[in-house]
Amino acid sequence: MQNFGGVLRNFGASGRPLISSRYSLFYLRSSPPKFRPMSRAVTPRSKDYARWYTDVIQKAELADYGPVRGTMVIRPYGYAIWEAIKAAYDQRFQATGHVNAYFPLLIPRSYFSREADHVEGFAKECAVVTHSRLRAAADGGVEVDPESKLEEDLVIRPTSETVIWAMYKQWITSYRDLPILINQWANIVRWELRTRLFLRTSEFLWQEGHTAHATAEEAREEALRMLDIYKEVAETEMALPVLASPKTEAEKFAGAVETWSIEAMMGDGRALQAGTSHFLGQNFAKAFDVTFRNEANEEDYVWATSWGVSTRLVGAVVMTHGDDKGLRLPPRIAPIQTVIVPIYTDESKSTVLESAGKLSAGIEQAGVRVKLDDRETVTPGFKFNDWELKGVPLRVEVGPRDVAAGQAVVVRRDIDQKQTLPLETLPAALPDLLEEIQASLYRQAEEFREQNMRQIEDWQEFKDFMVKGGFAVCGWDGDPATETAIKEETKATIRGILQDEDPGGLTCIYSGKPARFKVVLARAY
RNA sequence: CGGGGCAUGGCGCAGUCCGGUAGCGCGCUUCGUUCGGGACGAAGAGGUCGCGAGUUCAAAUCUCGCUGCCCCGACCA
Repeated sequence: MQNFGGVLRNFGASGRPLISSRYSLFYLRSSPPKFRPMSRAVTPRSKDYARWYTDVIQKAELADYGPVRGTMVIRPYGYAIWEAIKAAYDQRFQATGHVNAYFPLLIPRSYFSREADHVEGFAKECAVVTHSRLRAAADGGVEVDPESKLEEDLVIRPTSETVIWAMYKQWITSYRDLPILINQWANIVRWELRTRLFLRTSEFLWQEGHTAHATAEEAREEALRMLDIYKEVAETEMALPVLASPKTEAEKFAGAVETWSIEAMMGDGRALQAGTSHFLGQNFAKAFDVTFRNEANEEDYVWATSWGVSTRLVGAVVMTHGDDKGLRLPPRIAPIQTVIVPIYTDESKSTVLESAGKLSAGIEQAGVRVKLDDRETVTPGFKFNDWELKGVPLRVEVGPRDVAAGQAVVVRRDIDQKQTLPLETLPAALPDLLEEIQASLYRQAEEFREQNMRQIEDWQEFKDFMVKGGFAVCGWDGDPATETAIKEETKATIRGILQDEDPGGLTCIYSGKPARFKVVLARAY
């Protein structure tokens, strides 16, 4: 079996602290049939999963639709989640020797003819700038000034390979210039027609790493190292169990020699590609004629990788952990980890607020991101629902009775469990509690995946399974025609290759021939 | 590109069949009472009914044209 550089090592093994398995039973529970005004509640997941997703994102104020079709506004709360994810990745990029840089948004059209392979994948969804001026129009608005037509059209980047490699050509002449380990945090535009907030929008934010190396081995190692980082951050920071595995020829990036991805299972059983890493071989170096002198004083093409994750990860968090009350955020990426809701009457107001204020300061001291919700215009009950919708991991309730007793009520969002803690020791208890929630969310997601992932060897069973949703582990004969046929008949695609040499005894799920690969199949977002 | 549907206050909708000058819920504003699971009362503000033309004494409502959006299919990945 081929060595995937430690990628498969982690397959199915969480390495996370276990917690009582009874918690997992709560994952699929439906919320109690309480009355809620329709305009405030989120559409139940079981009723309409797609609508539930949109409801949660809009009502939790993560994002809103932009004026141009397919664009989205990432609102402060949603952006804060992205910033937390971004920080987790950036820190690891830096720790592995990468540096950040920024390349231009606008790319000369001529750059795109240089390497047809990778352009092919994006050509049909590129926005192009053709003019540089507006002028007053008769109707009182403005119109494009035809006089300002550009000599060369400019393409708004759908990805930055072309500009970056054009620059690398200038920067690289010797093995002494290598490796180059550059990452860029940027926005890109792909003119999508069918869009969904965070998952697929015409413009989105991402990170693209582009590295150049002197040897194939070093580049390939780099691609796998970044894949490992993707997996590690997804699991430890976002509590998303992911499968890290190689892609098939049909599913890999057009310009790549090899592509790996991390795949997560959403709450409806569909797969979401949450990050990709590519070993590009010398394809880009050849397309852009980037050569260098190696230690033996020979001229050679540079070896390359690229890798990226995007704001799509925010959607993955929503669809993995959310429930009928709204979001459930893993503490490590939650903008607010604990919210304090004071409850008071006119007489008790000052004492309660004073107590809540002290508590807030104490919790902040303990290193927890805390917010005291002292809004006077809404009731405590409203606040409970509001913060549950927004997925805050812990809520602390402080009322007159609590203050009198020197205690407060702490409620976990992940399992809806209440406990009463003394005010003095409460702040110190929260960090551990938050870690427990982090682990609990991971466990719940992992158990859900285990329940909806299994080996299937019968075609009819496979078709039924795909309708229901889930990950199917199957044999595949390795024929691209088979892969296409499966897709056409079931909408399922091969998400990753688990084992790439004869997986003893397995037959191809479609053709019935002896299987050359063991793969994971699922419908994907 | 083909089929279907919808455009009415910030949001969600009724009213259109059978023309008579616009209403409901939520939200918003003010005041008061409330506050341990989405509070209540009272008083308010807010709409050229997608755009254009026609019929009529009178058009959200009927006729024609246009535009935009949504769903299904096709195409694409």
